[in-house]
Amino acid sequence: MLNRGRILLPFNLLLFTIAYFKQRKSMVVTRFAPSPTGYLHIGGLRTALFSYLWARKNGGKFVLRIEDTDKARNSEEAAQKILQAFTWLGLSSDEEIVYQSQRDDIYRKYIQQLLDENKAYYCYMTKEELDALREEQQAKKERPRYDGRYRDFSGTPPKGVEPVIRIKAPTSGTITVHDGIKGSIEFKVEDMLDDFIIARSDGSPTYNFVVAVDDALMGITDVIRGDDHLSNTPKQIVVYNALGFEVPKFYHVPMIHNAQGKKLSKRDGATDVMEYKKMGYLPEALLNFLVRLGWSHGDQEIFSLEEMVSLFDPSDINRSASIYNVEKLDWLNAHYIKNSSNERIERLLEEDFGFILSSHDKKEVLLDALKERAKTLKDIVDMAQEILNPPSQYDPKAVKKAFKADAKEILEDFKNTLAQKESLHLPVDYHDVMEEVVQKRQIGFGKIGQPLRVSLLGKLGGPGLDVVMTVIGKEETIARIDKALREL
RNA sequence: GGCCCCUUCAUCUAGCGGUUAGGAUUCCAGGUUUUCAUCCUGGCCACAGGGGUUCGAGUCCCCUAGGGGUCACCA
Repeated sequence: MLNRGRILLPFNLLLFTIAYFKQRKSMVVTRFAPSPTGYLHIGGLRTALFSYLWARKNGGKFVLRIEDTDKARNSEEAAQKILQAFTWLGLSSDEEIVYQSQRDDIYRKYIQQLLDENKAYYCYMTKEELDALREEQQAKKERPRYDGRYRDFSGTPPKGVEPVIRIKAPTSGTITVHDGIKGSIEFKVEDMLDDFIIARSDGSPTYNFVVAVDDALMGITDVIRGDDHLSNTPKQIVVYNALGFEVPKFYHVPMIHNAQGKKLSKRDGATDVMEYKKMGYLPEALLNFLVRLGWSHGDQEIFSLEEMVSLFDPSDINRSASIYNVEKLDWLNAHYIKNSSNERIERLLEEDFGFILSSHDKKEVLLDALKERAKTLKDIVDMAQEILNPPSQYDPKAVKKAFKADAKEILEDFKNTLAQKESLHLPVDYHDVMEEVVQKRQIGFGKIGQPLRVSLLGKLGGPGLDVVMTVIGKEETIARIDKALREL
């Protein structure tokens, strides 16, 4: 035994080491990097979901980074709102959330490094001069670009100008973005790049610089983001190269468009993810809806989170933009509501809508019936209220249709029959009463159903009357019939 | 305008040289239901246009058209 143990130990260690390096090599780290200028919107959530799924599928990590460097536009409140949305959807960061506003020292250090290595330089051109240059170039129909006048400047800098810092970008050739969705895209340096600013005159670093630095330092291997960033990518590659960082894989996912075919914006109704919670959508419905926008797996429409994780691959993402259309979301939401437990629905109704059902002894009957017919949780609340509260008014059209000549007589009969019954507990018990009256009078079910429906609910349509009566009980049923008999 | 990306039913999409171009949502019809909804069955509806390549093209190439994105000391 001892001998075997001694031989096995190094062998195990070897296996372990191999497994470790194998895992390291294929370790996938993705990120979602919102700027907290408002709420989390649908498009952002989708790229976040894609990133999350890809990391999970590979046993890697998904990290959140808050890009809050623009102090004027960012707010702590907005950051919190975004985090709340993630919590609601059950997506979480695998590591501590990174706030760019707290990483100033890091950016300064790398800017200094580029300065020291002569890969970046101070530029003393004023904003006014820059604007003038731009206008001049545009007048000549040239592409506006910095002319590189301070690139190799060694004279005395002009007085009173706080310089910006520019990076020395390549002046010729091409930069190729290897995109996992769109394929390889070549950008010609001459019509894409100039020595762009990496630090403003107040010393603060700019977006394309910090993104590259952060992604590199956070060990991001796969950048999945909206394709509106595609033309930023060459710039970021310049930064990666200058700093000697390894360039990650990029996946630029097409935008989500509105019905007009334009980029989705606040004006397009509900783009705030948390609005969907307020409207009564289930997180899994929203996630399922979004994962199928631009991505598919054969003919499958319904995906649990586990299935998404195991089936998702960013290379299966479509190359074209998709139009945002909520019809399918309603269908999915209805599906997930139907398949949710009553306990969960009850809890959500209370938490999200303040609608408390816990004390109602027939809540199971009610929820069973309403789950079948609701598109949203809000629907359930509305329908439940229509049942629980006596009708405040009777729909005239329904009255006209339902209250034909003998309606009152039939209702009276039904009421009296019902009054004599004991131990009515289930819908079937009430159904039997209706059946009895129908048999006795030799009439169709509609003859009694229609006027009864109007009496109980004030309108036509709605759940089965046996269910309604079970929920409100015998006394209330009789009371509502009496009221209808009096008023109609 | 320069650069880049995109283009299959109304919408989301399958398709990876040979299919009656499939599924889903919506819509319509029928069935189920006392009613409405659900559910079931069926139906309508698409390869942007034009050239090539090929025995054969939604699939490959080119052009045109249309749409979108991006061009800051914003992110």
